[in-house]
Amino acid sequence: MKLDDTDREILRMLQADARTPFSEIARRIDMSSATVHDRVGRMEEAGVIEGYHATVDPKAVGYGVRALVGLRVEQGREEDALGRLREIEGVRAIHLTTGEWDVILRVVAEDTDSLRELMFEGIADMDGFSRSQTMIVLGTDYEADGPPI
Amino acid sequence: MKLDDTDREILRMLQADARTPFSEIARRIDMSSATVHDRVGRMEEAGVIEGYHATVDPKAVGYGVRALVGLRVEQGREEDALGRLREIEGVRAIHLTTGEWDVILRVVAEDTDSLRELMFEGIADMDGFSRSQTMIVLGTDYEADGPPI
DNA sequence: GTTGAAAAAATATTGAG
DNA sequence: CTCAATATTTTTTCAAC
Repeated sequence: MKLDDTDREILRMLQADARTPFSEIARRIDMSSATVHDRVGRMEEAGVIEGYHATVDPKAVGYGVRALVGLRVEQGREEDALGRLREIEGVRAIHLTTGEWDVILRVVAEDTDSLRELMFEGIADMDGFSRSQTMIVLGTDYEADGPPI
Repeated sequence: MKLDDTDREILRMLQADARTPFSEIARRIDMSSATVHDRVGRMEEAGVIEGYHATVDPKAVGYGVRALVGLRVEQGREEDALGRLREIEGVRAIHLTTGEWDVILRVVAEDTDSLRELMFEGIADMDGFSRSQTMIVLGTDYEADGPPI
């Protein structure tokens, strides 16, 4: 789908705040809210807008620790290994990467104890991985909600 | 703020779809929508709900490449170095971590050429960093929208 | 594609238990 | 904290340009 500048402006506003009323968006881009409605619908349809999500503070729901976990996967075990990772609740993202690691996970855990459990009873111990490294996130200096628009 | 199971259910629904009508949430948890409204308001107030965001497909807005970038920061240059990273549009997250790297960035770029530019004219070349490694994301096998609730 | 206006639906507010 | 009822606002639809 081809996006024009108006579409991008709408995306930018909805990315910043998914609850911005169409009427407010319409006012800012000087068009009718029916047009905004129409464009948003088409962008949803086309998959440009993948969804709308509330951002929840992980600490508030009991997850105090974030980490990135680098993994080396043994040859030929990829599918099986990834499938099992996906079943683990604390595993929030599974990226296949170039460089030092085959896979990098983004994980959350309640505390360092439960992270240790996740790693040493959950992941590092799994068949199919030959090496792992846990990089605990001490803090996040900056985090944007999506791509620049 | 202390959350009960009802709050968590509401959070789960809004995390999955921020546009779920309060009336629909109310129906599912068997309460009035005024109650849902009230609880959501309090969770927003308390910062449990940090915001509502449309998830935009990066490819659709021209960002075909994602990468994780590990950086080593020279002693005493932390603040300055991080400040400059924050100014770079393609840098979407800046995590301070334990382990092999002091900082891990999540970056997006239009293509591999522009990623190279970002790295070799933007970041690797910056004062304050002694070492870097770029891990290009070949694919994302799984990605959740927030913490498990 | 866009519009204004009407209809439908949702959210915000109020007052009381 | 929860509710029902009401007021307000937003979303959605649609005939027309």
